[in-house]
Amino acid sequence: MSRTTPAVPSRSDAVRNRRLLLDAAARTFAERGVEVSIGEIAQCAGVGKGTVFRHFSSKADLLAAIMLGMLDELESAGTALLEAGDPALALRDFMAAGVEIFVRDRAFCEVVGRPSLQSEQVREAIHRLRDVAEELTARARRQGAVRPDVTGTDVVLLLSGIQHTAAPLLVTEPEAWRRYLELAFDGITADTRRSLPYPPPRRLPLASPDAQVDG
Amino acid sequence: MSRTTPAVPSRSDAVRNRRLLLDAAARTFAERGVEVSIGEIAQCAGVGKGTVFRHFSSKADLLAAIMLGMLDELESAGTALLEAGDPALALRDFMAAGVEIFVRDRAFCEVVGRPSLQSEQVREAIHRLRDVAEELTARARRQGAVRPDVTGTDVVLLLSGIQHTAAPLLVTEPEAWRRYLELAFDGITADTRRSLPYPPPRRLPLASPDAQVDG
Amino acid sequence: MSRTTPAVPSRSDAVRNRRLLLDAAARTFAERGVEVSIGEIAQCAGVGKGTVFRHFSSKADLLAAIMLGMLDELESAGTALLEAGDPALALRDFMAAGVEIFVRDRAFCEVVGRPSLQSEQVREAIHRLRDVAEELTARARRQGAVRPDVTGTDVVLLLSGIQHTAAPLLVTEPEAWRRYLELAFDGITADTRRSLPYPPPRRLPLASPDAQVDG
Amino acid sequence: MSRTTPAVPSRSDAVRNRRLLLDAAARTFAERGVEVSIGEIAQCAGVGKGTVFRHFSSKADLLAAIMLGMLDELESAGTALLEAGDPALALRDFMAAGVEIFVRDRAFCEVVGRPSLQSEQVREAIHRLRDVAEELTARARRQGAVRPDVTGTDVVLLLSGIQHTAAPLLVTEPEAWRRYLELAFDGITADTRRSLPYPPPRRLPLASPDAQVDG
DNA sequence: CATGAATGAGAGTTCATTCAT
DNA sequence: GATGAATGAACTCTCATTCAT
Repeated sequence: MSRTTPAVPSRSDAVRNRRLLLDAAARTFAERGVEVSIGEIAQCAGVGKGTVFRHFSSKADLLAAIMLGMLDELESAGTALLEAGDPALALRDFMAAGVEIFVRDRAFCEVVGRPSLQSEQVREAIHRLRDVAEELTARARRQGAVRPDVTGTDVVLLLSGIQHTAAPLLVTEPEAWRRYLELAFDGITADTRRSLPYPPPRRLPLASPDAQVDG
Repeated sequence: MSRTTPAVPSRSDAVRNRRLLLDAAARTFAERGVEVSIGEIAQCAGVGKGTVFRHFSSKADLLAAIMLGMLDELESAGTALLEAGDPALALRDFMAAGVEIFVRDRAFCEVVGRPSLQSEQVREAIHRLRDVAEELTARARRQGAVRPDVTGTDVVLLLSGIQHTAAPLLVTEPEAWRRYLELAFDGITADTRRSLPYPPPRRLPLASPDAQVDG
Repeated sequence: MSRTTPAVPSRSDAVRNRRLLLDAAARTFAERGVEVSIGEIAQCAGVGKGTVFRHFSSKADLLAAIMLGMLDELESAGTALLEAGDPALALRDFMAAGVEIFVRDRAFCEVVGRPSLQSEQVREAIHRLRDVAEELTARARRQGAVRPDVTGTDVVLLLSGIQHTAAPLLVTEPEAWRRYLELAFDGITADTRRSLPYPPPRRLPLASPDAQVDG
Repeated sequence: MSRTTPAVPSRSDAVRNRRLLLDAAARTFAERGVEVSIGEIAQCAGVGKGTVFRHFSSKADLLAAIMLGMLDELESAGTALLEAGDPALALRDFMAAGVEIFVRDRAFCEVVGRPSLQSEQVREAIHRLRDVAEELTARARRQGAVRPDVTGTDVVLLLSGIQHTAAPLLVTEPEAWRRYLELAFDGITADTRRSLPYPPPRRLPLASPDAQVDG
């Protein structure tokens, strides 16, 4: 996919530029989607176009780096919530944190939906996130707070689904996702004898034979 | 945006090519999203690039034609279900029909989710769809089968959300959306005194400051 | 240049269509230049695009046919004026007739200026026109009404020059060319001992190695 | 029409390429008219197609840059001639300079003659040129060296007319325009009581309802 | 290291011309 | 004979990526 993105640089200006770039890219992708050009991102970060490619060996790599940041952030939040007293509340807080991150970044969702854009690292981060979600869900499940056949994979998938449900409203009502989070949470905590009509997903398939991203 | 897309042609070869084109475009957009090039669609339909532009005066027009077909299909399904005996079941069937269309078609989701891709006609069709959804929801609501504060707009938004929830699984488990439809349905029919923490969306905002699709 | 444009057809509807086309093309070229598309001309003539190519085997041929019509018209006018009583007046009337024809048709000038657009037939017609102009000029010269070293070729060239001088004004002042015709005529009839600083053109070179017109 | 064409660059290679490009474009436009493609110009300059668009944000901008250069050159020549001792000679020299530029450049004529090709900047430059021509003409007029009703606008229009008169000859006789300049000059300096049969142009109409040039 | 100039593949779109109906 | 559908080369312009400065 890409040569290999250089690791985090050591020189202080390089570190600063990397930060600048990630922020600018996140903001720009968030506002306008994955189609914004590298040139715009560079300009928005106040650096030259070449600098983008020094730090990230392709547009796909830049996207992956942003994804990674967000996934890590959410994973940390989830890990912290494992310590929380109320498992059901912890699960709900985790989902709220996740949707909020997704909502902040429109590109995130586009990328999660497109396996072709994902790097190996992103896939690994998603799997780690799924593991944390599984632990949180298991705790709540054990308490009887969620349906017995709801899994951590379900929870992760729902994050993206909730964001997409609310997406068209977010321009005018940035908090509207809370409505759909509640609906979804009521769905997974519904006191119902019926189990769901389709079995829980076994795997979270993220690889794909699609063509490369080109821009 | 477009000069004016010629109406359905009368000559038999033209009719055939138009059909070929719509099918190829629907399939290609469905599989790979709105970014597929006109050239690929043409090739896939076995016609020359120019023929695409004879039938649809721009890429946006072609996309709109396909969207309109699907939206109309779903609207019809909804209208038919207004006659059904069981309002709750009718609503669920409508949602199933909707998600199934979304699932079939990746471009559909992109267009519905991205105002910048929408033509006026598409917006109108979405609004008509929302109206049908509202009627179906109202019937179920009157019966006490769904929460009092759930609206037709919620239902339409959920269609896309459910599809996105299941999206990563669809490659390996094409029916997985049924699981999340059930979850969502349980969410909107949950017997809960709490009303949702965020008020129902007033409007379905589909206009956008973005530039129109160009290619 | 072109296969061979079919001669004037015999069937009455074909004759009518040919007339319709020539008129529409002349009018359209005149108004908007040689860049108008064949499709527009066809539409403007109320016939199909195919019909244009039945009558004229290429766009260049259509242009040539129009040119020929105008050149013939002017040649006839010139021939008639050979009989006029006042040679100077006859020459001036000839020039007025010529400029008026040029002014009527913007494309005419573009074509006359671009040897690549000219067919053999057009070149021949221009040479015939030059011969008539030469006769008219010779008569006036013999009377002492024009400078001794002014030739028929000069006169023909001036027609196009006068038209171009006035061109930018013609939209708002369609008769403005009369001003520049007068200036030019005063120039060639000026009572001056000096002969012109550059000898009269020997030939009217109209062939060219330029690329073909394509449209 | 154009985003904004970047100013003259500072890096030496860019400066060189910009020069190469302007020269190639000027030469190519001059020889073959405004219809030459950007691709050809790029090839002719020995650079990639993209480089053209880096330096000039559209074809129209490139054309405008070249036109502006020539118009400024001529305006400067005119301004310098305002200091000349002999007003009539100065006017003639100005016209000679102008025709020479026109003769060198076929695109120049097309642009000046076709309002649809003009940018605002070009129109302004033409108006400045007209003002200089008016001063030169006024000086000559005050001396009685030119007809009382000949204006600077006439002079500017004549530049193009003279070029077009000589155009067909220029391939074989590149200096032939001097003949027609003399004729025209004798026309505007003719010692005649008659005023011209059509009043002087009030304005130099350069705006147009036509679409802008696109390529 | 940072820069932004250069590149060229590829996008959407137009249109003269051909040819099946 | 007339039509207009099909074609595909050509055009302008964009942008990820490379590389000289």
